Amino acid sequence: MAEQIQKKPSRIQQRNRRKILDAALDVFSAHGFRGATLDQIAEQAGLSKPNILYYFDGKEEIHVTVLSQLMETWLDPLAGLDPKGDPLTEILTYVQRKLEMSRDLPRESRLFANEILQGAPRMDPHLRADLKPLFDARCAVIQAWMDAGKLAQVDPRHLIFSIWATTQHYADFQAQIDVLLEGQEPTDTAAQFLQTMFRNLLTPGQNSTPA
Amino acid sequence: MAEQIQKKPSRIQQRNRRKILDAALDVFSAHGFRGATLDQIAEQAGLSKPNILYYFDGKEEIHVTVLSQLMETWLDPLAGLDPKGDPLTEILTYVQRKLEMSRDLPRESRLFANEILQGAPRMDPHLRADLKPLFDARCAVIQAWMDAGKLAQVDPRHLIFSIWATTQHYADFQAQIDVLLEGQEPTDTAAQFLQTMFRNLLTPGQNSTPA
DNA sequence: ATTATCTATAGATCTATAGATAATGC
DNA sequence: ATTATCTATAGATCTATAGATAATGC
Repeated sequence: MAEQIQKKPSRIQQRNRRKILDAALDVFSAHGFRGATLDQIAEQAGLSKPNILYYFDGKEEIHVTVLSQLMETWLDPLAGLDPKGDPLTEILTYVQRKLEMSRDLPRESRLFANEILQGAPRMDPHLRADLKPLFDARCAVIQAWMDAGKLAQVDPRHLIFSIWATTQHYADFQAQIDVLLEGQEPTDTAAQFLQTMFRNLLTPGQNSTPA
Repeated sequence: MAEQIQKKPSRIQQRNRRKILDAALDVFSAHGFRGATLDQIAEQAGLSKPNILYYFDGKEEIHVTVLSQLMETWLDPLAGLDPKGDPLTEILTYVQRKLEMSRDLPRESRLFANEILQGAPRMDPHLRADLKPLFDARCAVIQAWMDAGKLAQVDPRHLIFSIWATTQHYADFQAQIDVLLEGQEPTDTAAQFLQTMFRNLLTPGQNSTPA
């Protein structure tokens, strides 16, 4: 019923919306939805609070917008897994990309973790619409690889979960890792460790799965 | 300076404090510190809001109390790792225990994840005082096992991180997993998958670490 | 007497809006 | 004329306290 008129956004419009969304990513990822305040976002964005509500209808809309933008970025590496590539290489490359995303986009990782941890109240539809189909398709690809004897037989679903878990852990639990690795050589062995683990797991003929 | 008098707690005192802390675990783990309200905790505990503040000095104190209690529970499995046991069995048992904790104590897992995700503002001292020494000790034990040729050589620190990550993932990201496994057979293969992965990784002579 | 609980409300914090003013684009 | 920004503040939500009342333990 209201003003549904879509005008082409001005340059200022675009720039300020971007500034707000970037500030929101900062604040939401650090404090969660409820923990974040418009004041913090406004200060981070360098705009006044009412001005922020000139560009977005409210806190909720800002959060939803940040989350949907995140979804694309987040699915990208899994979508990039090539069914025609060499199976082991494809998966190890995927692991590597996910680990790099943890390093380069920790805010995004934490924002995602926050949302899922709270039960995915706002992201649930996105998960069903976007993630679920991709997940099923990729599971099928991996299963086909295993059936063709090109990868050791494991449950593809838990394989993907374990890749997500291990790589995202470095961003999501950074505060803990910082404490535990404090004063130690600034090792970059996470990548090496994960490559070894998943290579060992997936190299054909390795899994003498008992019982 | 104030009333530091410690009286022995009455039965009602004990019971109500327990009810409050249990309710707080529910609410804090589901919504985070800021997202939780005293109203929710009061309702969940079946007590009035002012009554809750009769037993605890404030929201902050409730949260801190819940977190410190959690710490003991949380460290227990790692503390239980026996330096004199069979290395591979010890670690695989540890993995199994951690996975069972994810199933049986998902609230605790999420409360912990929430706190670390926000940068561990209240837990940082506990991490340094309790977790860090235990972590270092266990890393040394595992390293000794590897040096004795009883386990394949990997970085013990990342081994522990990956065990935490993979097992806790099933509690912390349950909302996502529920969506992705919806309609599928209610598999209990997570345990089997993790056992296979870590057995393959750690069985001596397996790791042909390149480069 | 002491411990526990209730009603009522103060005071702080936060989201959001109203309405006026300044800046920008034809 | 339209778009963008500012000041001031309404209204909702939350934490916490004051002060009275009820329940419990000697």
